Amino acid sequence: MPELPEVETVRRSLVPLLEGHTVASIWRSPLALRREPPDLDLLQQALHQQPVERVERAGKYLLLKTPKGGALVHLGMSGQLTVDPQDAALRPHTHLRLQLAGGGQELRYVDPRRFGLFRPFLGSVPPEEWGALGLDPLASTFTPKALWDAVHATERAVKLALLDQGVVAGLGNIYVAEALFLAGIHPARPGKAITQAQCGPLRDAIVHVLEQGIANRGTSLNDYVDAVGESGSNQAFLQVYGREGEPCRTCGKPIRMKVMGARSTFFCAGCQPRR
DNA sequence: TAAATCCTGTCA
DNA sequence: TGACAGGATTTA
Repeated sequence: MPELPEVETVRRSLVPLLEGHTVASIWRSPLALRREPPDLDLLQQALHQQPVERVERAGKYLLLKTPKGGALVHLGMSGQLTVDPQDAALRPHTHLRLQLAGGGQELRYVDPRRFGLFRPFLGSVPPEEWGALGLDPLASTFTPKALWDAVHATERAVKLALLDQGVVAGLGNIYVAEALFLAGIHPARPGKAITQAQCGPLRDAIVHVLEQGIANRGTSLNDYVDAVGESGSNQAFLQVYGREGEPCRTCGKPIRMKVMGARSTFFCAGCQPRR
């Protein structure tokens, strides 16, 4: 499940392979991704014979920029963006191939569950999803006060608020569980009940788990790999996610699991008291 | 604000 | 064989 650290790892591994390289030809599968297949005309206009100038990231989105426009990419649940030799065997669920001029390589988008997005656009303004994101947790503007303002404004459980990309951009089910554990906050605690004093540790915990995830090149529980097919190692550092019934590494009590918002929510009742 | 929806690989 | 995984959007 690609969250901010996985997307950032993909971005960093894509940069040397894509930036400065020109898209020589484009193939697209007719299958729909999140809603529709990528628009073929728009793909051609925005990317064909265009050099990729920049690979950027905001939250869990990637932006491939060309002089004419570019493409907004989201990996959904099972998306993989890799650069492979053009003659390498095609894997099932390959939805997009962008051949690069010279070097015999191509960018491939593979996504079995098709929850992802590859949306070409023209001009300098990316699609609206790019601008609708909340706080950037790795920016200097991510202060305890800014976090408190965003979280305190909702009656939703703090876990669900933090999963909202319009509140904090980039957290998913794994890293939100890890951050709340590290901050000692129960995931079901209402956002409006989070105190200003808790937002310092919570801010630090979010930054820590994301930076650790990046340092470990992502969490590979199932099928996550970077742009050259390498798995990450952050799964070995998880304290609560996926550890139901196993002892908490801090207090020894069994890690518990509760379904919140139709998602598995892992926490330690000892380290994360309800109030 | 909460539930339903999209999708396929994996596992009991 | 059926439940489950869940990010983001859509619907109630």
